[in-house]
Amino acid sequence: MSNNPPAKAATRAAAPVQMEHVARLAGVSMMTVSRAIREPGKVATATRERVEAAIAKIGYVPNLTAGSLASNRSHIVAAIVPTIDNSIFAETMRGLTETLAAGGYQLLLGQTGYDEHAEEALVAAFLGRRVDGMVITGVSHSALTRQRLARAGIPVVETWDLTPDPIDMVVGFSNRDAGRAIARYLLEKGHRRLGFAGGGDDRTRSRLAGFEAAIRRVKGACLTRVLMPAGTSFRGGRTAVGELLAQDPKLQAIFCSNDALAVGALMECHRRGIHVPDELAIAGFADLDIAAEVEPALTSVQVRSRTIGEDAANMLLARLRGDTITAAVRDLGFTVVPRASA
Amino acid sequence: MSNNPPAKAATRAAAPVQMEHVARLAGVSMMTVSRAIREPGKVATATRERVEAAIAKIGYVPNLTAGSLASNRSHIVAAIVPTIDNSIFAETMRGLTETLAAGGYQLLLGQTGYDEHAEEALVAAFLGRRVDGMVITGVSHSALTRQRLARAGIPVVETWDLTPDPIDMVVGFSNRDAGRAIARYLLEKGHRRLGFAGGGDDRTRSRLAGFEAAIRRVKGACLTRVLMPAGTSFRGGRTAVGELLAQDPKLQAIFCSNDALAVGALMECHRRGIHVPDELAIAGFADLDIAAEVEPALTSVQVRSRTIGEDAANMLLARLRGDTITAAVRDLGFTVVPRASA
DNA sequence: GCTCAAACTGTTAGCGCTAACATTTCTCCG
DNA sequence: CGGAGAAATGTTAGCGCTAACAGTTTGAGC
Repeated sequence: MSNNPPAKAATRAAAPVQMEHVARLAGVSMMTVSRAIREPGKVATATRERVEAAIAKIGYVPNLTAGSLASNRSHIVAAIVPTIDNSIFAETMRGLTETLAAGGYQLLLGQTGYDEHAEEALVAAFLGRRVDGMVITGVSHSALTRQRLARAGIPVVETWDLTPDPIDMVVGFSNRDAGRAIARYLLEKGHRRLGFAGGGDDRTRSRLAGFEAAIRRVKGACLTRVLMPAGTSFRGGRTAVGELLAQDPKLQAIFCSNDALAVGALMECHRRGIHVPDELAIAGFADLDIAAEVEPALTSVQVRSRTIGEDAANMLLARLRGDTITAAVRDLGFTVVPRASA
Repeated sequence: MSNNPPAKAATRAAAPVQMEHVARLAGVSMMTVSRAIREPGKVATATRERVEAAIAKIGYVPNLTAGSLASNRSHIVAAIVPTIDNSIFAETMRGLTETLAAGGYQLLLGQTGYDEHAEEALVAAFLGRRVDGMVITGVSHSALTRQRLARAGIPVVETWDLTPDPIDMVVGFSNRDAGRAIARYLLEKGHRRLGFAGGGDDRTRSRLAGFEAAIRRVKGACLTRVLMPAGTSFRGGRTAVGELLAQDPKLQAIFCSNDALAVGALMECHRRGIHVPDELAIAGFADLDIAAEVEPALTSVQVRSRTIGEDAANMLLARLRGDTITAAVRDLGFTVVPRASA
């Protein structure tokens, strides 16, 4: 199964092709070539066609780096997410990418792995590239990161949470309210001995805070928690069930801070012969594709993941066009989706 | 749940800070500042400290765009994947990102959505940014894409498949052999009426070709296929079970071209009361996290997803350092992982 | 035909940084 | 202590493109 012939050298590039060559071939100035590429409407049709023919003939690829330097516009927007493993953010990134692309911008994606230092380093690197805008997950960042972003003079959108005091703009929903809502849902179903499983990231903590707050208001209700490293997935859900039941064998319902954990929990119950939802109810968060497809289907909190990305892109684009009408805080809300599991 | 105050203007950037200001403050030339940043070893300790102090004091962030233009090195590598929704590629991207970062390079990620035109556009855009290298999924690309990449004069790594004739380099495994291997596995278990479900992308077709080839060599074995749009996920797996059983009610085993489909298929069987593996065996592909966690655990074909990314990065880095020793074709193989589902 | 504005095209002067080479300042040892 | 070579720093000349403005052509209206 192995086969490793020696490398051939990459075919060397032909002599570099520059705008000047196109200009010469088309019999126009460089400026006209530049315009024909970026603002075709401002060039006479005949001229434009000559330029296009010349470009095609010699295979010219504009050097966007040089263009960025000259125009002070990179046409790049950077996004920072904890991880793309997590389908949670994948939809947001898709909405972001597509909306930005339609506006002529490209996305530069960075992953922090839920590490604040990595986030700091990414912000610095992106600012160095002179990105035109930045999208960042969450509203909790180091002081340095906040300061750098605020001073960069570019539009910044925080996502997946809310704050009255964004660095610049924010689009998301209240994780605290979402936690509260799912607690109320479970309490209304009559459950009193509740469990929580989630990673240690900031948004999970907010959900837990809301979850806990709602439970405290109900007499006789109690909460058992399991916190695990941020970014934990299916396997974490399985171990969480064990730990929660060890702490409270009479547990009636579990809220998992994301659907991957919830699916893991579901599978563990299946393995242990615990019936869901009769013996133990399970609710997830984010309403991923998989939530509706598992058996029993997973009760979850739907958040408008894709819309977060689209709106973030539109807020940025509006700012980049010079509009100032955009609302700085955009609350997209959430919906508890009742299914069979809780 | 809504709350939309008007936007405040982004805090305007202070007067732009350039290298010249740092140089003046530190009492050295710009060149020394440049060196202090990029090659600290080549600057006297005392000087370096003065420069660093000046940088910190005025909050200088080097303009990497200008640096790229001057040095003709962007320190960016671009990667093109069909989608990041799919955890299949997420691990590869993680390996790639981390290995590149260690080598001082940053990753620019593009998604094609399994669309060849999108791929073409991305390649053009990335070449325009003068990326230093490119990683691309699969070995099947439009003639234009191949030509552009070959002419770009940068190292290129194709991934997730093999070919004796890469554009430049390739790291992956034989999808055909993998299809063949899983067919043999199922045949050895005594199954004769086999089904295949998969999306319409190129690598899936290779797996199917291998799967089919192995089946044809066994007397009495037969194959039923369902092809769906590329990128189909859990839900697709569920519908596939229905379609396959409609075509062959006596089906004994199904090979799904990825684990998401297989999990969907598993859930559908659960729903229909079909026992897995006794009544119907199910095998997946890629051995995602979830494969080991579902009940019954999923038999799958493990591919070294993360290693693909790491090796691609290392091949690029070697080339970028000027080494020519790297093998152009790197076969990482695969392993059939037997679990409870088949 | 002439005028004047609109439409188009060209010229000049950098964008902020680094490669390449030039110069100055150490360092070490006979 | 002088001189050669190494180490440190500086100078010059762009990288490839676009903003801003200057010039030229075109054509509508009279």
